[in-house]
Amino acid sequence: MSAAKAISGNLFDDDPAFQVTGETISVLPPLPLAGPYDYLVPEGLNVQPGDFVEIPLGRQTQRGVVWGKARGDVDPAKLREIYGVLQAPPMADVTRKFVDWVSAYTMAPQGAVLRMAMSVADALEPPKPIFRFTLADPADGDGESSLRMTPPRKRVMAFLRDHPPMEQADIMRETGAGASVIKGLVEAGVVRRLMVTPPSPFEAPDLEIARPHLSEAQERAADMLCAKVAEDGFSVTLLDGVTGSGKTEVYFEAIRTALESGKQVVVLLPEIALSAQWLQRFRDRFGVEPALWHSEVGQARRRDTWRAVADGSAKLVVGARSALFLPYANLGLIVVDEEHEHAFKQEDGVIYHARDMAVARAHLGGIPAILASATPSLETLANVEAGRYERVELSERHGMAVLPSVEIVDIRQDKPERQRWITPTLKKRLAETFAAGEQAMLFLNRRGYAPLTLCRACGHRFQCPNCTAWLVEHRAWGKLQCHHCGYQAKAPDSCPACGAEEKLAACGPGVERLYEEAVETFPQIRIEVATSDNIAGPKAAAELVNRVHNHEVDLLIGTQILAKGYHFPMLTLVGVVDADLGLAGGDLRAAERSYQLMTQVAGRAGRGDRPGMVLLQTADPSNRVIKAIAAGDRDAFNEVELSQRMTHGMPPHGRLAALIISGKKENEVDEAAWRIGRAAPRGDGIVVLGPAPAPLSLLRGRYRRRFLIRTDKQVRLQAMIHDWLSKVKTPGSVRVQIDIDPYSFM
DNA sequence: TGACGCTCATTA
DNA sequence: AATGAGCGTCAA
Repeated sequence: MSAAKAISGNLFDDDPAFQVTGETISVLPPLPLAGPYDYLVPEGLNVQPGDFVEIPLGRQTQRGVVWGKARGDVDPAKLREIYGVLQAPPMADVTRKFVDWVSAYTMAPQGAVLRMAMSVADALEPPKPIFRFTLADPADGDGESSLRMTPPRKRVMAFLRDHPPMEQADIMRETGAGASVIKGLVEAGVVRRLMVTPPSPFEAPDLEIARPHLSEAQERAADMLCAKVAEDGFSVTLLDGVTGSGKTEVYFEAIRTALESGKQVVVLLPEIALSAQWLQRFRDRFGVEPALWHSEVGQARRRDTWRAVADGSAKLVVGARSALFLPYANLGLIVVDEEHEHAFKQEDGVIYHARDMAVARAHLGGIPAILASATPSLETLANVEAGRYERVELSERHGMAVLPSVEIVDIRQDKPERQRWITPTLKKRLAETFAAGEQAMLFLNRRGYAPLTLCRACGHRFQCPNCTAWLVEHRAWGKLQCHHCGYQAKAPDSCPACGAEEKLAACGPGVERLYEEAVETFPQIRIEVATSDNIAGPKAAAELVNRVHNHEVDLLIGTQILAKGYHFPMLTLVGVVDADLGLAGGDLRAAERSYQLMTQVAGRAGRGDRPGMVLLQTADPSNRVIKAIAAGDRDAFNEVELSQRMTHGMPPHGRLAALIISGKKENEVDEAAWRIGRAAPRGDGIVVLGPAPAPLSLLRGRYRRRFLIRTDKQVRLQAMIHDWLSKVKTPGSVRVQIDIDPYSFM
């Protein structure tokens, strides 16, 4: 039985309330339409909810999903007939409910959400048949005798005699014969062409591989997670384990349990592109490649993957946040690794947080979700406290590894030289580390050479023409670049404002500049820089990881891409060059983010049998974030942070939303923002702040104003915003974006 | 006068 | 998202 059949056989049997009678139905196209449109079903066509159909829309042909019964809110004379049903597994009931839920929650049009589930343009084309070739039955005739047997023909025939039916490309490769040789044999009738249905490109995971050796704590955690999966209902479990405690191996066991019952599993990872090590561990455990889903996956592969997910043959999907919206045939478990990561927040188009949507998806599907992190988000911890999520803890590092010791370096006491950023203490530790034949990492979350360039003659600062931001010097390419819109300009020799030459000064450090300093300080040391500029894809990341693993690098300098879950046994020293960076800015989550980032970076140290050390360079040693990291006291940090948020009614105690009003003409944006502000709702438990110029008031050439809406938990936030905005008419040139649960305050 | 660019409404 | 109508501008 094909997987597609399995779906249509059981999916709608439990939905007797809805019957399509061949009259009218509603269809949702993957366009930013508020809801589905009604269509007529032509006589004799059988259409089920979830079917992919082709429909006329305006003067174009569109594809959409049968959403349900007709809405009946349109003049029957306008109704048009659907063209037909596409040959693809229908979209599961849960997936459609999920699209509806996400649309209601994020306030994005239903069709815009559906678009994420139909993101592959040609996945709905009927699968291209593939052909294989085999020897014709000799009884069919005596073609062979009249055929002129050339050497290539002989080779092909001999090859086919010894092998099962083969594809043309394989035959050509194995025999060296050209396509025309095979074609000639087919025409002569001695070789037959067979049409076969393409096999799924994804192998079934190997469940016979023995469970790897787990520590006692890991065993206990794994058993608990497996029990949750076996229970087979909605649940959310936080897998809360310190860096290096082996969380991955633990949730692999839960995945195995889900696979055993024939269900599909999706693992969401931030920045999948950089997780070559993770994939290797995965391969070791399950013996196959998972279906990967992220922006770098090519067109053909995307198509195959989408179909394999939809027909249920791809059992294991590993991807970035968008993988959550694939049309799973039979999803049984969702794992969100590094659940605290802000990369799970999609910031444009449909604005959503993949971790939260994952929990909603699990709820709708009645399946378990696992959230894993060494530094769980406050939201998740609050859900644990409230009893909504369960928690499984791993408080020890796996094997011999112990958590690194953390030391604070006060840069006001322990001053680096002028225009230098490495303090004498850090320098000394680095030298000791290299002398011991160990590796070190310097963390500085700033790309480029210097974050600001100014003219010492006139004070001119280089600003982005499209954004309210300084241009960052990238000396490696001789360019100034805006990190918000990508604007680039050639680095000038003289000041464009006053014409002074050789007066341009780099202010502050970026990783390039830190590299320069490190090379001068340790000329004999092999140093490598890792930022998103030079580690672009999975390949580059894998190569770098290999070089570090093989100890071809002594010192690694980089930005937050180093905070990911890499495992370098010989890395024993981590220097956080500017621990204060990211603490300023007044952002709701600045402290939390800094705490998480630094804890993760610190977690890179001492993962083997050698103890690790972390140095935090700061100008503010009494800061509570710095102190909490130094003390390794996560509970204390969270307690302070939670109580602060409580007193301000901030999440997770209250709810937050943002409106971003943007447009190309500043006066239009101001006018629209003012009108929206006038209509702002008032009431118990509702606070509306704004309109304020967004911190980046000019971004990508658009002027921006923002409102921040803070409400009590019980306020129906979406309904309130909907009412509010429906009262105000804004011109089409001004865009109003709604960000429920905002993370970025730019 | 037609070509072009822009905004805005419509698509069932 | 794609399309077309409506409107204003501009150079010939």
